[in-house]
Amino acid sequence: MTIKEVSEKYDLSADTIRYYERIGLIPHVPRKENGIRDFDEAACGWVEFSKCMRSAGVQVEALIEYVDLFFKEGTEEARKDILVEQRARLQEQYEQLKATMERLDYKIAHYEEIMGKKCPNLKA
Amino acid sequence: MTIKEVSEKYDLSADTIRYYERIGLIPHVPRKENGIRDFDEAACGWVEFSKCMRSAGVQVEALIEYVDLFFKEGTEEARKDILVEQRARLQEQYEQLKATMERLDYKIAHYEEIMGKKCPNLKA
DNA sequence: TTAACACTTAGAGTGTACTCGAAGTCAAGA
DNA sequence: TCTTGACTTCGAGTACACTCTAAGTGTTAA
Repeated sequence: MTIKEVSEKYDLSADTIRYYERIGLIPHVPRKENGIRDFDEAACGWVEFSKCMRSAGVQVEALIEYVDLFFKEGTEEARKDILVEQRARLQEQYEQLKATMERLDYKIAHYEEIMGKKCPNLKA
Repeated sequence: MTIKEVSEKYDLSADTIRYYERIGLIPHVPRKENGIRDFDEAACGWVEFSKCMRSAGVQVEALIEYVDLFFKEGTEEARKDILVEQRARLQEQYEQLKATMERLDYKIAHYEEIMGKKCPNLKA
């Protein structure tokens, strides 16, 4: 698969994918003889994984570290630790998000109430 | 209240609070005769609100717009629209977060499993 | 065979949200 | 009185994560 196809498949710009490879957020992508990237299943998997993690807010730095460890033996525990730490971060974000959404709901309900009073004919 | 007290109360740097006021993310804070900020209850409320929204990921731009409208009459609907849009954004983040957390859980469980096999004596 | 277009690298530029530095004012304690 | 330290403004600097540009190569369709 070309970078363009991968870019469309996962809705990530080709620039971003190249950037991810350059900084080590995804491992080196195989090339054709002419040097053009030719994504195999593994490479696609990494793109998909990085997209999922990044769109939830996992830091680039943590992913680079994880990918780096992934190709070294005996690093299972260190890899797990990274995942556990990131999971805890997401949990915090989750709580914060839930609380803020509730607060927004409350405020929205308030606006709906006062608008209902001011424009009772909107419903007529 | 001084900016330092407010900063400690809400765990936001004084720099950030001044920045928020400067860009209009919180309304103008009352001053003493010597020009020093003297936060009243309303000002504290705005700080708390902005902290809550920002830490959930609500954009600075949207909050500035909201605060701006807040002091103009007849903008209730526009204000509500901002809140509704931001609420939808948070909902999306929420879904993404949930999915990624589940994925991390799965990966973490996998590491725990292989580590259990490799080091069965850890439990002994 | 030549134009159009996708690809390559390396490095510079951008947007968002702070964060810091400089220069100055003011109040309280040694 | 002098120093310490918190405050002020305003503009510059930083961190993070892209995003774009330049210069060049390779492939395909007219």
